[in-house]
Amino acid sequence: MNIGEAARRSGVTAKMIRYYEQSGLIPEVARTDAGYRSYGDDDVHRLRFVRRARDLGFTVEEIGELLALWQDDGRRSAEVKSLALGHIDTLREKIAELEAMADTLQALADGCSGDDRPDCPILADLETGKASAARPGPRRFGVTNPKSQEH
Amino acid sequence: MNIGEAARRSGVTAKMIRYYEQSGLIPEVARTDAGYRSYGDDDVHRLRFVRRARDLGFTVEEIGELLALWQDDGRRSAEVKSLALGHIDTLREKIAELEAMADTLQALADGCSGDDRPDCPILADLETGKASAARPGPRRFGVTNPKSQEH
DNA sequence: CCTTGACCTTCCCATCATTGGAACCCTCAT
DNA sequence: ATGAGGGTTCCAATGATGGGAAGGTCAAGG
Repeated sequence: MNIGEAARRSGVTAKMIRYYEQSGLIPEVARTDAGYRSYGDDDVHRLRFVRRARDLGFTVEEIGELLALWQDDGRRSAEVKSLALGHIDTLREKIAELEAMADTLQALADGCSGDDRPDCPILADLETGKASAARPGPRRFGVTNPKSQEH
Repeated sequence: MNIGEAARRSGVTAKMIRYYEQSGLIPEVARTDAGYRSYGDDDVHRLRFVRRARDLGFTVEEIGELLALWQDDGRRSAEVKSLALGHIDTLREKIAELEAMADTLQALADGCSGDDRPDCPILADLETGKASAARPGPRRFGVTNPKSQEH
């Protein structure tokens, strides 16, 4: 099947399939005479695996490791588990940061009249930065693609 | 004062100050004959405001709005509050997504022996994608800079 | 006066996953 | 043979940030 069909069946856009191939996450597939990529059911299977892992917030790099383990019949489940646990830690850290931010803001908003007057504890806090919130970690956090839900 | 001093006093790196200036978040400041940017206490004050807002997870665009309100004496606190509440919603959505991911993974990891055997419910789930978790939103989420804490 | 080192300037590149578009080629049905 | 709807590659942008190169500037000390 062509890339479009594989995209439809796997829930990974054709664009991303090419990107994953290019970045070495998935192998290059055979081409037709015309140069079209040709996918089989196994490829779609792998793509669904990738998509699911992305939905769970794994980075592409981590997915690479998961794929390798997936295809290694002699794997130790401990390896998979530790990958998962590590990722859970990352997620929980992010959650804690965001919660700290949300809580701080909520407290400030609660103290804000929210009417026509200009006085506002939110701005007052931003001005002084006294109440301290999250001490942010690394820097960014990928959360997957919205489009991929239609199916 | 020069940009380095302003950076030290505000907790915003010189790099980011230039970036904020270039992207229109903060005004261009005066230059010395040599072309050095020259900052006053007010500028540092504004930078601290920006930094604090970033720590709370506001995007640069939102910070622009906050800054405008901050400097508008005739503002209605309702506007500030609604900006904050909107941001809180965004944060809570992100949190919910991440929690869904973490919970799903945790459940899978709990069912994984984590020993030398290859059987692993985590991989099994990724394979089929049956248990469904977060249906991710937009795409990414910025969480601020770690360096900015030293000081 | 000249050197040194710390600072400043601009410009370009990389990150991460993803989307968008341009310019072009291929295939099938009408 | 024409057009719609695939496919292909390549290039650019996103957001916030860091890294670095190449070069100008400043103050202090020999």
